[in-house]
Amino acid sequence: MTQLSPVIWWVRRDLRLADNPVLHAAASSDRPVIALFICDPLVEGLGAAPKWRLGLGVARFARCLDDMGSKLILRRGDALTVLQQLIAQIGATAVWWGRQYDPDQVARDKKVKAALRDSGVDAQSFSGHLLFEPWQVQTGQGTFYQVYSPFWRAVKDLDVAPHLPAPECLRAPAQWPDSDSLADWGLGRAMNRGADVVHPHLHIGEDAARTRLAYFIDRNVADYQDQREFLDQDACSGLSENLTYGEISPGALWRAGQHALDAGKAGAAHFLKEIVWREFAYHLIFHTPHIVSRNWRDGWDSFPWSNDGTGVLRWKQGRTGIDVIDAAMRELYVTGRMHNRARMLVASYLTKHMLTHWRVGQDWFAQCLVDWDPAANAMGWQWVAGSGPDAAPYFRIFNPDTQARKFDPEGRYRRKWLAEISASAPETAQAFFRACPRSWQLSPQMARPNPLVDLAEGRKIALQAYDIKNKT
DNA sequence: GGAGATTTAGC
DNA sequence: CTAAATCTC
Repeated sequence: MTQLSPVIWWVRRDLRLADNPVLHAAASSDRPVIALFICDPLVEGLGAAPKWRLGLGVARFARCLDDMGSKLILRRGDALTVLQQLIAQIGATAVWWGRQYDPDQVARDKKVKAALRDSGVDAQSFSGHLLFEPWQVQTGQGTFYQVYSPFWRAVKDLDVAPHLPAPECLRAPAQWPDSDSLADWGLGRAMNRGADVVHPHLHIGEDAARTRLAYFIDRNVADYQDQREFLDQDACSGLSENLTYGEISPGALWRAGQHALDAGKAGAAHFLKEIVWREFAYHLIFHTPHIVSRNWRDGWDSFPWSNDGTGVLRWKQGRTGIDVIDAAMRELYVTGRMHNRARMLVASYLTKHMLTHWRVGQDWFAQCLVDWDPAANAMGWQWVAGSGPDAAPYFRIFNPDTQARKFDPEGRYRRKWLAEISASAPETAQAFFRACPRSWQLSPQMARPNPLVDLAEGRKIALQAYDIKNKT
């Protein structure tokens, strides 16, 4: 019996076996499957923490494929060139992949798909990263949604594709093509001193993601709506890290949330809404790709941002002098993550009180977040800055003190991450000084700086800047 | 074109 | 109480 020609599964941000449409199609085809991960310029261009974390995810996923008698082939270079070389080498006739939606990846994938199809290769993209394809959700007028609530109402009762089981095995090719060594790629190089500190906080891989989801559904989802706002509580799912690399599917979260809701866990309703916020971010990045680089509302182009390099450095270091802001920036550096509400607070402080362009914050998050997601990061920063999607009629400015009183009433979050405010700082807070660049010359014994900006003054300045924008 | 609504607010 | 724009139907 002659063997069918192999399918190349181009693995990207879908490092999972279960509920993966492209893998399911490849496995069901009865053809040999060659899973390929390409370190292309877009991977090379990732920020330090997400690039390092991606490498750890790829390593873990390669072991999963090994365990089922298959392999993950690693190649480096321009994606189309790598694919064409491999196609020629093994006589593949198909290249299939899971779709991505940010402008850089869309542009690359369009070019790859057109070129491969021109040469007679069966090039196909599959869903799997989202619950709903961005072009399938439309307003009554046939346009895309620009406000979250109507988007939510439009999707909340839609059917989500049923779960796809992980294949038990994959047909191997007659001969495995050669592969790079992951270590040679040096994906963790830019992490420097941070890697050892951040590593214990990670949950890498499909099994870890599933375990974490089960824990969240069991322990936290029932009170999610009430508890998620508190900064020191472990009340959130923590699954953004796995979602962004595709180590778990959004469908798995959706079904678990629905099931919990059916079982009477009321907080699950809010969990479903948060999953749809991720969908909404992808809806926006697909329909308005400029959201990653320019003001989403062009009326904001006249906003008088300031350019204070010293202030920005102190924001990055967690030395603004505002405890809750500084604690959050330290949490980011030590864990590679930050509580959702804290993200809003530090973003509001940077863009409003410090009048710094949202892109500066977006770039720093893209360097530091192990759960960095192109759509969520862009939407989040523009939402807080005011230049993004939000129909609210006023210029929203968070007061960090008020917020800390509400959401960290006993100061536990601030003491957990800010060494300089405790006589004997906890290990979590001291870890920052082992992780941060030596060139910053920081120590836990240093005095707290005076606030960079007085809170009332900062608010006034931001409101004046808003007036200037509106008059221009 | 009009009515009704709009994630997390601050003073 | 403020201030009051934009979206969706």
